[in-house]
Amino acid sequence: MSEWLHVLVPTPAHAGLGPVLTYRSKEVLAAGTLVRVPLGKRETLGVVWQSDAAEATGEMQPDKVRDIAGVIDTIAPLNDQWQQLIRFSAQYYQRALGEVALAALPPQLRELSPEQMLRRRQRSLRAAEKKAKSPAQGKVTAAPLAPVLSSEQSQVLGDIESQAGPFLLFGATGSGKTEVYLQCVQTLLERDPLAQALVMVPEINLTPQLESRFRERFAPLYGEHAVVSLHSGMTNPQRLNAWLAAHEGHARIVLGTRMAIFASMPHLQLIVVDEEHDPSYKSGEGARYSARDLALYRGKLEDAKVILGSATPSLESWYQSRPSAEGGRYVRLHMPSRIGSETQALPLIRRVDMNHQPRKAVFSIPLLEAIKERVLRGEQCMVFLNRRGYAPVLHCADCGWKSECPHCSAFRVFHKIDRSLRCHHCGFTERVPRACPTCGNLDISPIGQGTEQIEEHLAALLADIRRPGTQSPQFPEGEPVRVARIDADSTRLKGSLQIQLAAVHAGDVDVLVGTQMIAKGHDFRRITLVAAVNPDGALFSSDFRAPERLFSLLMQAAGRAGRDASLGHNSEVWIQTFQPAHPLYAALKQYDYPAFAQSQLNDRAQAGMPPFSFQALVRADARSQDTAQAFLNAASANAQTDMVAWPGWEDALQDITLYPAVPMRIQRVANVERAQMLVESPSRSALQRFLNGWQSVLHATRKQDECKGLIRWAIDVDPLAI
DNA sequence: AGCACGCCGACT
DNA sequence: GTCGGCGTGCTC
Repeated sequence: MSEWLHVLVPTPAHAGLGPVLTYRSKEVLAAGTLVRVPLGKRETLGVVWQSDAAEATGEMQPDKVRDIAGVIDTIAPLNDQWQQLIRFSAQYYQRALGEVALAALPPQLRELSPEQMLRRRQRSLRAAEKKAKSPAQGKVTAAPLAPVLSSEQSQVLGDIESQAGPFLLFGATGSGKTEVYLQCVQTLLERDPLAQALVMVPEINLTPQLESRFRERFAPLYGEHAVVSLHSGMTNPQRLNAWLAAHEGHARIVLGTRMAIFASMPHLQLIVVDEEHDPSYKSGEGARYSARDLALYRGKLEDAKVILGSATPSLESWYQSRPSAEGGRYVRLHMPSRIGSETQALPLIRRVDMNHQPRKAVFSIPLLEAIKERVLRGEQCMVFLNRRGYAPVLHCADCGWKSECPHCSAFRVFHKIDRSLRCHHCGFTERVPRACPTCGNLDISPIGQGTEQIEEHLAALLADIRRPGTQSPQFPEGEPVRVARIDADSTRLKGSLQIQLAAVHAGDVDVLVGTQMIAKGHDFRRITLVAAVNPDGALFSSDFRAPERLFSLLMQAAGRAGRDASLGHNSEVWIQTFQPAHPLYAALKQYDYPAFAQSQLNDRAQAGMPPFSFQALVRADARSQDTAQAFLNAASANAQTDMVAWPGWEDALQDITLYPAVPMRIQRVANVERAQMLVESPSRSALQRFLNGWQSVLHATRKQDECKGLIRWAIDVDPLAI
């Protein structure tokens, strides 16, 4: 007596293999059951699948069907909603079902045999029992006092309670969005003893503080194990444990980065996407999913409420939250005021016209004076520059040599700290040459500034300043000013970001220099001046989303200033710019996101860009740029010759625009040539239908002679950068 | 994607 | 003579 079973295995959508494989089993197994199956010479984890019509496999010759190797019966089958989320993700982002399903599971699950799994489960069960017996660990101490809500917060909570959503919580930095999330979760958990909530943040760096706030609030009520995190910084065993806790329903709250959207949560009733505009929610490889967009889909699927929160929403979400009479599908909730400061103005935004400053000045005279003044008063300043290293290029004035990377079409960045030239794209690093490598000239000089240089420069400019006495005994009155730098280089070691942040909080730092890392989320109470040294770059970028990102980044940076009400009354944000009259800065000065968004939306509508059209990008990597482009152009031509002939496809092709292949902005990385092709449509479903059919054409195109040398290709649906 | 097989260059 | 480069092919 043997049963036929459809199983997903971790294989990409390559030739030969169907989306679902067939195996034999002694017993019928429910869809969603985890199994071990033989695949070629190896054994792998698989998920039993209920194939729908599109996934149905053709007839198998019985002699080719192998037996499954085992059933992981210590883990309950993944539920229907999880399966449907996987099905949707694979379909929407044009990847193989098995690849998406297995990538959505904790990596350690793939490595453990059923026996190892059983032993593990027994061990953790015993540990849990022991914990339950010890009285000190017992739960339900006094409920922590939730802070008194502002009227805006109460209003918003009422709206979320009484309406179905999805919601776009448009709240200024410091307006208390996190407290709204906390109370939504609290209301939910109190009302339903099984309910689970998923709360997502864009970056790992932001999980510790969110976790501590949630833990502080909920661990006394529901126990330590009720709150778990899920992000790529965790070890594999930690991830497995957190995943299992969510899957079994013990974890009532899951906090995590984008990967958490795939967590198995049988009683999911609320999904929060904090800083929903953040590009980190879009995955850059494998299935290039948007965790924010999947959150909305999953919310509908599970009948869970979805809250997207941001002070500067993505234009997509902003557009979706227009009045429902105009077709908006999200409920827009507005919290304009900073907490505890209804009477207090937001930091004053000042633009410095760099056209009227000395030619090569990095710091304008008034900004430097303002920084000195703040430091002398014992206040902290933050200087923001989105470029790490000492200088982006090294240059020989004699022969024109520049520090190009031999493997990439990019310059290597000069890092003075270890006297290296580093390629930020492929990692290639060399010691800085003493003399120009082509002409021997000793006078090679850096061009442009990075955070290292700003740090050094500022320390020199402030060398004559002595700081006033502070509470910190380590740094008494009369000490030199302390300038610190936080960026990806200074925080390479695990835990060093937290250490450096603590130093800032403790008041051991007077001026903090950093990249966007310091603009996001961290709550620096004593910073009263924030300066963006050179933000103009994004104004001239060819990327149509660059202004949106710049506005958001500067708004977030501004949010770092004046969070302490006692100091906040005279905080300032300084923008050094050669374009002081640019509408982006004008809107920023007024903190007028709606006006900025409206003007951007007008531009986008005019140009037929998202959210008024839908896009996908096909990227190709090859030995030569010609091959990469030839593949893309051939695939495009094949679509227009072959697919039109398919019955019922003329209409679908009508709405599709295929642009010519172009080299990517950084054309060559690690000796691989890269090209891309934009596909656009006014209709999301037409684009979907086209990509679906095109998939087989792309596979076939690869086999053509002119595509020899192609390394790989991939589709990116709803790309963030073009 | 893995993992094998298979056919051509520099080394113990 | 082997070790090892990655091109091609297969996996229910």
